Amino acid sequence: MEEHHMKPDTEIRAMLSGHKATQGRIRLLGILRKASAPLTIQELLQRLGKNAIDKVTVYRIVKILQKESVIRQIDFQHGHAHYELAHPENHHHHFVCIRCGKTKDFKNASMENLLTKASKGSPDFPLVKHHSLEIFGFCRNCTKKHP
Amino acid sequence: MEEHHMKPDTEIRAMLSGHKATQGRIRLLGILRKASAPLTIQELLQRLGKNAIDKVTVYRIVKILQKESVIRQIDFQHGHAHYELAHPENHHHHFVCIRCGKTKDFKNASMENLLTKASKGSPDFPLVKHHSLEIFGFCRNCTKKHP
DNA sequence: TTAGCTGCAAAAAGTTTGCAGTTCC
DNA sequence: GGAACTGCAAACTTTTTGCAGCTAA
Repeated sequence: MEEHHMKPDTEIRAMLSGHKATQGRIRLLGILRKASAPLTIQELLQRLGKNAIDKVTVYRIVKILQKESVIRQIDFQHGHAHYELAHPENHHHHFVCIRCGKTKDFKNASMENLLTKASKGSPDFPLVKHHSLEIFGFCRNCTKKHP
Repeated sequence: MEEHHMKPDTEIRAMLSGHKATQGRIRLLGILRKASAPLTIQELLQRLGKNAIDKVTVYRIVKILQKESVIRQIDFQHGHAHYELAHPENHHHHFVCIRCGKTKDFKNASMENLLTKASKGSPDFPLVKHHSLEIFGFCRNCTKKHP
């Protein structure tokens, strides 16, 4: 009886598509999988436990996973990148509070349809890989406090 | 006969909404106005002419203009921010080539409608200020060269 | 065994801060 | 005149690079 439903080894290996399945990479993928919001490099390091993996290695793993389309980079305009698993079946976007930084997932079927169409590309950009959509504003708390 | 159609002084002052209309700010706004694509801080500095305005001042001007919603920040996932004038009447998004970095404006009326609706906000995010939408892929050139 | 991965040190790139002097209104 | 703005120096944060040693396949 496995308490933490772990992805089977083969699944992890598939995500790494040819790259070596090292301890660090497996743990990092596990952390992203459990995360409820996109994480920064710093947050990944914290969750990995200090001294567990070097910062540089995390940057390198993240770059590989991004190129393999396993994770996607997200910009909350906070001055550093965030990363989340790129589940195609659970694609979503984000609200971002300009004041307090809080974020929230955001899903919209019609939007998804349009973006899928846009994914067919245009004459100048025939091959679309992914997209990013963030909505910026004030969350409920910050709206109350703000004139 | 004015060759370069300059915004009248009053219009520039309006854009600065209360902040002082210094030479640097006026020139920076002029440059953004003429730009055909979102510019980085470095590109702004180049176009301003070396030694004309200090890098730090450009950062500060950009921050003010962004807060006043005169310009908007755009992330091409190139490791640094880009900025463009925020014309509400000419709102658009961008294609970004993952390989060569080329970008292209992208407009879609239906998308605009949906995003306008999303701008009404949600219970958790009642006040929406702006949004960002970028589509990443390969441009025609890079599609040809790439397997 | 060995190609690929990692850690460490160092550097590069991007952005922010403090303060003294200057400029716009 | 005075609040707002700017330049310069310095610091800070984020990300990249080089290289020697380690590890998964």
